[in-house]
Amino acid sequence: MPADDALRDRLVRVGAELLRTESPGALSLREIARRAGVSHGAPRRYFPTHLALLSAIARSGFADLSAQVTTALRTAAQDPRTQITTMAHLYVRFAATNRSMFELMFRHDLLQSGGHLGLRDASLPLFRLLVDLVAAARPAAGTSAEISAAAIWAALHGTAELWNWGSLTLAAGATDPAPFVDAILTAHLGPSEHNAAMPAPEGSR
Amino acid sequence: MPADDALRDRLVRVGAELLRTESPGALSLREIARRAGVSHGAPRRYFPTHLALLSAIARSGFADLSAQVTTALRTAAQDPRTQITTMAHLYVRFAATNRSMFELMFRHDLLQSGGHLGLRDASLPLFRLLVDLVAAARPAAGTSAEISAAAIWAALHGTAELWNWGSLTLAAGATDPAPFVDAILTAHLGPSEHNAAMPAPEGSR
DNA sequence: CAGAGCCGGTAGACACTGTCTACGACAGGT
DNA sequence: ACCTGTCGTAGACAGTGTCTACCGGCTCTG
Repeated sequence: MPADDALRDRLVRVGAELLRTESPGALSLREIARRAGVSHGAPRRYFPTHLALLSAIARSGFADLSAQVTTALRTAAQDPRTQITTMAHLYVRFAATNRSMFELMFRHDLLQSGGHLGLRDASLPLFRLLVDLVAAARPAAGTSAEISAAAIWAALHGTAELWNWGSLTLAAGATDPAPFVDAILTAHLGPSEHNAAMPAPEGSR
Repeated sequence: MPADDALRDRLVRVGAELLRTESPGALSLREIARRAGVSHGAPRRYFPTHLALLSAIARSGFADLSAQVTTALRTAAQDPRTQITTMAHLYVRFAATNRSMFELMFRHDLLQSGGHLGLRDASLPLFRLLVDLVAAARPAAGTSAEISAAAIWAALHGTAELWNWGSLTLAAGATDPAPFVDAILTAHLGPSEHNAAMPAPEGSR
């Protein structure tokens, strides 16, 4: 029932909402409970610890990203190379748009704390999707698709992080992370015939 | 005088030492003061706030990394391509060896908090060195050396992070981040005649 | 229908944190 | 001797995460 466990979802939503304006450090247990209109002991009924609540919030971030990716892939062209392109740009743009959420999603202590609150399984479907796309884009490559996909993901992730704290702007004078994304993809997959990075004057059909 | 401001250095050393075994979350102001044998108010004489102390500790991490890089480059071969290779491997290995320190060094709130405790200036010399090496390695390239160096740095950083929380092992079954580093460098700079990372089965030419 | 039990949330305590302020040695200079 | 500045101590305060006792309603059962 959606009405049941309503507070659980409300707490997660309040936390995600809070992340739109505040840094992850502002996500204290008591503050979330306060904004949800309950006492500070109420969250404990659903989350055994503070980290578990943060983990659930981060999980909702992964769900959001996954939803954005699937809808973007549905409206995009079908060939895997451009699908990878849209997915890559979406990843970096998501990181730049939802900075605090992105930061929370990849916090080490949330990821590697064993048990069910680990976030690895939340990020793994996205990686699997990338692996499949990479395998489809270059069917007979030397290295395995997993290795290539992991390398692409690492490069994208590093670009997103460096972009987020302004190092790319400061060091390389870049005003947009998109060229870096395109450079990564061409380096690993070869050039794409339809470069999807810039607002393509040609409507994809 | 070195004897003067002795407590300042001691606090930083204690914090760095603590990071060898504990996570950055264990670096509380009072715990550091406790281990340094002073009261909890003493650090305030040298660091106006907790973040300032953490910043100084992270700075010492950058100093450590820089020292390792310079000594490694001195004993390495002279041509810039292999110097970049040693520097890249050292970066990822440093991240894997000093996980907590690496995590602290790239914390967003430490980096972008304006003022003198920003860490950007601590990481910038290393980036400048990489830019120079890249410029020397490929004197007449299409893109600027800054852009290439930033792309390489982003890829290396992403690899270091993904490796650190085990995603590369789990997703791609890798047991060593070194092949990823080599793949990054060959993708951006072309193959190196003497591959220093793995015993390459096929000599690249 | 009455009572028992549980479910979901409240309220208070505890140890701990970062920050602030007042205070206390203790040195050197005039 | 006295003042003055430095360096560190000690205590207070608000805020945090966790734990425990409690309690109002609800449902299920006899």
